[in-house]
Amino acid sequence: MDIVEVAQKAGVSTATVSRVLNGSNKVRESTAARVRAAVEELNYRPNSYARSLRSGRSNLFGIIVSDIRNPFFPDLIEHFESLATQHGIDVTIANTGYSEKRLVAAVSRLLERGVDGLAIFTSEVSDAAVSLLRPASIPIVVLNQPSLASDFEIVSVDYIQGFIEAIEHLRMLGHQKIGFIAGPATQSSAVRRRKAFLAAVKSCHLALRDDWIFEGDHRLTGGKFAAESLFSMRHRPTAMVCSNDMTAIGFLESASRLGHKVPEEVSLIGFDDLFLCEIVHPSLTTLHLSRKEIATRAFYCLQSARGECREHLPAVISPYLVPRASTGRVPNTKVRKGRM
Amino acid sequence: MDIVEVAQKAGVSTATVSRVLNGSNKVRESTAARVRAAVEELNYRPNSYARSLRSGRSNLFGIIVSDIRNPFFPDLIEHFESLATQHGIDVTIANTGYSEKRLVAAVSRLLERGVDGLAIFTSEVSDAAVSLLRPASIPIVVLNQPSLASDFEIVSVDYIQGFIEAIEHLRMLGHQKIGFIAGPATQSSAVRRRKAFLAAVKSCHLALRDDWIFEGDHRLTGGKFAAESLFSMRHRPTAMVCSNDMTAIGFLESASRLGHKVPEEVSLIGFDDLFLCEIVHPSLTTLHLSRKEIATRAFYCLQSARGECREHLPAVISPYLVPRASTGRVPNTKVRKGRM
DNA sequence: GAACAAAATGTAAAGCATTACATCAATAGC
DNA sequence: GCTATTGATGTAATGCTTTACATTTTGTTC
Repeated sequence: MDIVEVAQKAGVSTATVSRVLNGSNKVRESTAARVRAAVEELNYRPNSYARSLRSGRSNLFGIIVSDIRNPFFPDLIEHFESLATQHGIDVTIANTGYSEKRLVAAVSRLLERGVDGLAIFTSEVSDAAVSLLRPASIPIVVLNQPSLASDFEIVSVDYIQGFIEAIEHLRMLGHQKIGFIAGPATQSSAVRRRKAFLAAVKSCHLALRDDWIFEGDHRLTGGKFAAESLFSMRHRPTAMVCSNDMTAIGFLESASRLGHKVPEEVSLIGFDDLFLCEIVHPSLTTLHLSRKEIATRAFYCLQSARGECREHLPAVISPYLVPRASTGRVPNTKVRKGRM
Repeated sequence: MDIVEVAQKAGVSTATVSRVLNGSNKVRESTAARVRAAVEELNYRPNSYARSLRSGRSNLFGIIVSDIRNPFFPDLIEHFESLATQHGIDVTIANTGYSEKRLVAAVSRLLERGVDGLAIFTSEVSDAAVSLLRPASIPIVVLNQPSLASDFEIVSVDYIQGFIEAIEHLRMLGHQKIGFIAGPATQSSAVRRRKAFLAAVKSCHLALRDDWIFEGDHRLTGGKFAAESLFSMRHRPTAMVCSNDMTAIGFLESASRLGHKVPEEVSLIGFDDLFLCEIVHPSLTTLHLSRKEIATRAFYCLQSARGECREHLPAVISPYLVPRASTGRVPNTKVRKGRM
């Protein structure tokens, strides 16, 4: 059941069949109809390997993520896959588990597989990976690695802008003492968020004590530990901003276990806006980072680069604040009243 | 930079290069070393399309899921992908969003792409999909569709056993009046769970009132509505079993909003054991359904079928109870005491 | 060292669709 | 009615690797 059979059945040459199947306009409608009928009747499906071998195109995109269990990524994947499907493109996926070794392996595998485009959504792209990627002749888009802008397409998040919004929101509620729970220093996306927070603080002319910055791990645990430390301090911030939602949720849990109330005693803001934010108590005020937007920009970067219309638009995504129940007016403790 | 160049550089024929690359043992070690050196030096990567075209193998598995945003599926995907990677196989993914139209489209796309194996983890496999799948000459594994056992490999979950464990657990705590929140009747996996619950109730010789079965949707909303109905009833069950965790979490949220306490007033059991169970308050007692086990069985089904050693082992996964804080001793209300 | 078996390597066909180029038919212009 | 031009279709080369089969080399045995 190859193209030859179809051609015979339709009484045309294989070239014509191919043209019909690939939508070339250089074929008479009556002939095309005959070919389509033959295709239908024989239930012919072109061999995708032969097709790719000859045409040099696979219609397959690769997508690499740090951690598919982190609800952020399934969202990203879903939008990307859905868009790809609409354009007749399949998606193959690789998960690195934050391991740079696995990243390199994934890149190498996907390039060898011959994907037509590659989207890399990991917190870090190591040099080893870059040197594998650079010579590749396919479009590549990378999330949040501005330093690679000269080599690849970049989609990035304006963290500073996001944190500024968070800080303004807290200020409106009267907060002046704002702390931060960072992510792991080993993860470059976390480092980037931390720096952005500091920059935002600066641009808001806010005082920030060093001991109001807590080290977390972007998981529940980090938030839990931070809460324990915080509530054992004498001079506490009245509001905490977190590097991501998981951290904030861990904080929330620990706080409630320790008998402290959010937002009555301390306001809390997360980052990402996972669906979890609406499930937890109190629901979590957070910075919404649109996965749909990221996926869309990334996808079209690849598509347009494939279409050879390489425009180097820097794609910047702006997070925005979603106020929920975990932020409230600054607590007017007796002590402070007395001092005022 | 094709195989011919490598062959020339190594002073051998392309056949030998191919043999070295594919791990045939019929080649002298010294020759193999020379070939490997040439490959290294030229940084040669075999063209995967030519390879697949000729060998008829793609080393690509397809995986279809109902809803990648449901945390159950990323877990499944992660394990499957990790296993596949270990075996040098790539994975391409399709998400149906519970739509049978999209399922058919996905099956058709993946078959056309030429995957070497296909794992279908959707709540339902429609007839249209089956008729597409049946003539396919690749191994196919399907989750929880026992009726398709004659056509495909099946991995299934012993829901009845799971619910029996849940009921026994509740009985140990003194519960006799146990209700159920079902999933959507349109989703065959939900229907299966509901039937299994009824069977478990029967096998435990438990009385079950019709109005203790609530209709849900496998999302938060369903649980919320169920909670509202439940707490407005005069004769309530003292414990609720849910068709999945999301439902239970919705229930929890609504209950707490209405000022009712879990497990003091009503005990609650979920199903699946998503990581959310540990985040919510109170933490959710649930039936653990091992994604790792499902993924592993499914993967090896495909692998062994590829290796032509088709043994038709029915793979059955047993969920097991994970007791947490949402279940407790039956409330001894005054009314009941008086009546005793 | 001859004869034979086994191992290593080479030759060339096959796998299937795409596409540059060639050819043929039809329409248009004069 | 004849050439020029456009449109439709056919011919055959091409992409790159795998592998059945053929051939050569190596090793063993007597």
